[in-house]
Amino acid sequence: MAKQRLTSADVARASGVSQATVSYVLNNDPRQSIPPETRERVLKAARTLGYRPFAPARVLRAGYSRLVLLVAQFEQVDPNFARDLHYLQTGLAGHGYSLICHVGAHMTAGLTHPSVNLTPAVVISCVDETDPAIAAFLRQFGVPVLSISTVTSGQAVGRIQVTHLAQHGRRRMVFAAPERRDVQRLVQARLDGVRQECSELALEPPFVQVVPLSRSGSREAIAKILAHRSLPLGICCYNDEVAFAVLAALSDAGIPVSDSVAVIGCDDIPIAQFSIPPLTTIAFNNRQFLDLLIENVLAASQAEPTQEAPQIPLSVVMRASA
Amino acid sequence: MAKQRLTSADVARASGVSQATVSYVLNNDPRQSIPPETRERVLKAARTLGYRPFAPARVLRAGYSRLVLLVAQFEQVDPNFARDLHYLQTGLAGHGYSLICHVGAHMTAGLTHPSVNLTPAVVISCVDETDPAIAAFLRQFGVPVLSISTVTSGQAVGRIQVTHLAQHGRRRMVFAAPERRDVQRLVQARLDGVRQECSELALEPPFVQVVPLSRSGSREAIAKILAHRSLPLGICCYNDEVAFAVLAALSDAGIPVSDSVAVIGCDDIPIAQFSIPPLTTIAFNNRQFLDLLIENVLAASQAEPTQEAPQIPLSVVMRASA
DNA sequence: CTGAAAGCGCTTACAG
DNA sequence: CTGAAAGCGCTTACAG
Repeated sequence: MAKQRLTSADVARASGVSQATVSYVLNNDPRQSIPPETRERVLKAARTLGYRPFAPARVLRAGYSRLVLLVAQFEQVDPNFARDLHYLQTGLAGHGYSLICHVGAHMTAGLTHPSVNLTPAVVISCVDETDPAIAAFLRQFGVPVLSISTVTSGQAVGRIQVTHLAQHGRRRMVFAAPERRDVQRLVQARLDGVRQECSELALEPPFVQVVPLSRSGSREAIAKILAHRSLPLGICCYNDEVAFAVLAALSDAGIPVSDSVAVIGCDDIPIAQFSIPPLTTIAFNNRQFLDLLIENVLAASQAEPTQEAPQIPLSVVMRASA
Repeated sequence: MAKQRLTSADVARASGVSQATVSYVLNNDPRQSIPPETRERVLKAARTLGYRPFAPARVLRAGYSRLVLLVAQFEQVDPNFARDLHYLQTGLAGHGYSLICHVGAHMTAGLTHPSVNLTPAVVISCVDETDPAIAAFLRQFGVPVLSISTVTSGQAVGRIQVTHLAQHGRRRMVFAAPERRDVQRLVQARLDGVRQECSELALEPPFVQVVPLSRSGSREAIAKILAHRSLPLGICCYNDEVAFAVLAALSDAGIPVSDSVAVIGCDDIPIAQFSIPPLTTIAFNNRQFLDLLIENVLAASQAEPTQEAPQIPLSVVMRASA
């Protein structure tokens, strides 16, 4: 015989009251006034038996859950992301909502869709919804989807990188792109931002170069850049990882950073300060953005589809590389 | 009036069959033989209406869900972690299970416990269960908890670091610990491993130094190390981040790495190859470990508490720093 | 091959 | 203040 689930009826029996009373006590229903003695008895019985309400039954009864599912690609997950996730989760938990995370938006044939096992109230999407497979995956939940638009903030990043480099005297720009395929939409957005700002500042269009995350690949990439653009240069890197690759290759080539070539990254990962020289980069100031997102989640779960998520404030973290 | 949920009864009505038939068709029940014509009619109606089964009702009926919740601290989340998460998730989805992730094991008073909103079949714990608050948090789910023992593999890491450094001629060891409080249990495990191996190889006990993740802090840390131990040295770093800090400080101090001081990290993060010099480090070979974990999840969700998770295989990634 | 009915565990009008 | 009863949406014996 399989294990028998402990129900509120068991608690009722053990404490000599009805199931309704158990529910009132356990949920602290403010519309009922239960005598302290009865309340104590119920609480004690529940504790003794080790009773836990069965969430699905509760959700079925209520007709909705306070479950928020955040969907991300595993490539997006890094320490900054984790910190934000934790912040969101804490904020939502204060409103009774549980935030959980699904990593990996692609569904290969034969794999069970998460909606079989859970029904969130809202889905937060961090993924590329222009991909039809991903869009279908999100639609499958049948609940409101809140998109974190990485595109507009991506453009802003590119613009700020150029602005900073131009303010420090650079006139020729390079965009160092990652090799990774999975983030090409975001790469495109950042590059668009770089292009726009170059155009506004009347600089020549940026030279675009993919910089592989390998020692030899990054060296070749730098060689190509130098073959096409003369020094001094400003290099806008897709992110701090790419910037590390660029700095290493410049070091190998004996090119002084900041004098001949200024390098700026994006993300401000913890070890950005330990590159040689220390990396100037872009930081995301996510707090206020996340607070708004929380409000949007509450609104979306209770009623109408929501307004677009607001912009993420950015700032330059200036160190030595640019 | 709130939105009305679409039920299987609606589909039954639309296709002129009973609710039971709808369920048989949608779940592909092998014990029923539905005429293709009826099947088509039901499928079409479901599609037209946009029907999705309500997961909580299904779970309530079944008595269990195929939901696996992985609990982690946000400090543990990095790209490697994400990759493993994605691998696990894909593997479990093949068995009908959904893997979701809860980031942040601490529950401050007043925050809703996730079990209010969902009932997993199994919890995978990546967190420190010796912390009573965390243990209580996990127990609250009332389902089997699978622990990923980071402790034993932590010791193995420390041992391998020392072994490698000793093989390359180092006799004096330093353990570079992180400042972070949240990972002290794992730090202790790695340090234990370093101590054990030093003792077995008849080396003097390691000198332990905290290396803060700041430029000046790491410089001071290196100064302290040099004040207590003479060159040449081998430095076992808690992880690659700490190793970056150590390398930067050694560079600042003008001490040649690998000659005077050998440095070894742990994790093999993507940019480890871009440090100057490239970082020798420890890689986790998680595939086979994760496959076993999947089997354990299936076993735990169906029946008995399980055996301890197996060891994670390790390997040295040799570059230039040690 | 198909349908009427029971029941999973919970909460909440409703009647006392 | 307390309890009996209905019903959330689903699946699955069971009867036809």
